[in-house]
Amino acid sequence: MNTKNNKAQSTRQLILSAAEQVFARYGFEGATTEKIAQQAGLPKANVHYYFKTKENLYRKVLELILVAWMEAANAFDEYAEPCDALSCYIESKMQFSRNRPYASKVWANEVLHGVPILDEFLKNSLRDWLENRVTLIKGWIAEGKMRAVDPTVFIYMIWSVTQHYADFDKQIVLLNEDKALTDEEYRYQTGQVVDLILNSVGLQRPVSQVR
Amino acid sequence: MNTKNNKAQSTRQLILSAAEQVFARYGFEGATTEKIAQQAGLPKANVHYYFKTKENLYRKVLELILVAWMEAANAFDEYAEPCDALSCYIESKMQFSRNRPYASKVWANEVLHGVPILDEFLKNSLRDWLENRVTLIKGWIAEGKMRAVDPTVFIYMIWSVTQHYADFDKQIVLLNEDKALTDEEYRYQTGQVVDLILNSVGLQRPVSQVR
DNA sequence: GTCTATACGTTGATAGAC
DNA sequence: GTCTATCAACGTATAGAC
Repeated sequence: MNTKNNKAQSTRQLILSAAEQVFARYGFEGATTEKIAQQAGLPKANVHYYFKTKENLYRKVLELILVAWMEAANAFDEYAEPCDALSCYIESKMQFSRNRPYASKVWANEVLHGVPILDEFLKNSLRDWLENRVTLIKGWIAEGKMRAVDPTVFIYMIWSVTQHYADFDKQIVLLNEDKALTDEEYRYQTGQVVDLILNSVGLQRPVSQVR
Repeated sequence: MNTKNNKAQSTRQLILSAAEQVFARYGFEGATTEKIAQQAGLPKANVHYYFKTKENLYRKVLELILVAWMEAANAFDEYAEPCDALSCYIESKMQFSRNRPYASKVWANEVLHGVPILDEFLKNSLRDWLENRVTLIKGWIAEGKMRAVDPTVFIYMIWSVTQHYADFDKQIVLLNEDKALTDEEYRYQTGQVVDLILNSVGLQRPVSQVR
């Protein structure tokens, strides 16, 4: 029974992973259970066997993405000083965009189309997360540790820039002479993003961390 | 014949406008000619009469969006000094996000799904536009008029933040206690965005323009 | 140019053999 | 649990009356 469960679990995982890619590439409507099955190397009946409906599968994919997104967001709280906390958070988000571009795109798609499925999540976890970080940033500003800016707008800037690297990756490649960014180039651009955002609130990266 | 043409033209326009909304809301695959027709208050056969195929209609919608996008981009060149040019450009992009949220979303969708239709545009107009602005910014840096940053990353930051206000508007509303941003709030956030981006390259808004 | 009716393909989902 | 065959619903596109 254990091995059976493992087999079943790994097939589920295979389908979820295939689904993430296909939903990212074609959107919810454009994705077909056939394409997802093909990507997973299975007949499409199996997809329905494991997840019943396409919408249910989509829901599960979104949930997993949100868990991963929240985990990456924890990087915000690893350091007490704004400079370190922000650097760490931005780098974490940039890594997420690099490692999980499909996840970011599925999420972008969902929001773009009006959050039809997951607004209750946004109304709870994400709203709370934002509220807490806003309070934290207001504290930093009150202590004179960073320039007085609107914390919400500031966080939107961090989100949008970092997610741009996943959601608009095709555009970035096309504007980069049709060449994908190398790891080296991505590290460099990550550094630039950190630098720009820190400076926007009057902070600077400790010299020791620049390279 | 003139009146006939006018009638036909206005019906075309009606369909194009309806299509922009529906493509933004449902994506290319999710949009149906039926929905578009309904939005325009016509039977769906008329949509095919005017545009033959759904893909052809989508192409026309995208082309119009790109024309509008490029027009908004001209704001970059209205002033010679970086501070004025950047303020003007950012405000222009923020206005575009406010006034044409559907346009921005259709574009985001297209890029998200890998630019299946319009990569030749990106390879030409947009690439040229970016290259010229990069050169311009490098000039400003060489003259010591702004901090030395990577111009491409800097422009990506401007694009992503400003477009975030259109593409993620539903998320912004949900995080704003479910209330749409008022004109006043939008003006304020626009000001914050300008302030953050200028500061990121060591510039400051002339006091006279702050309010 | 506008509309109704319809043909034809695709897709989500299930039945049922293995 | 896995696969093939199949159905019902839907969506693009067109034919043809007005």
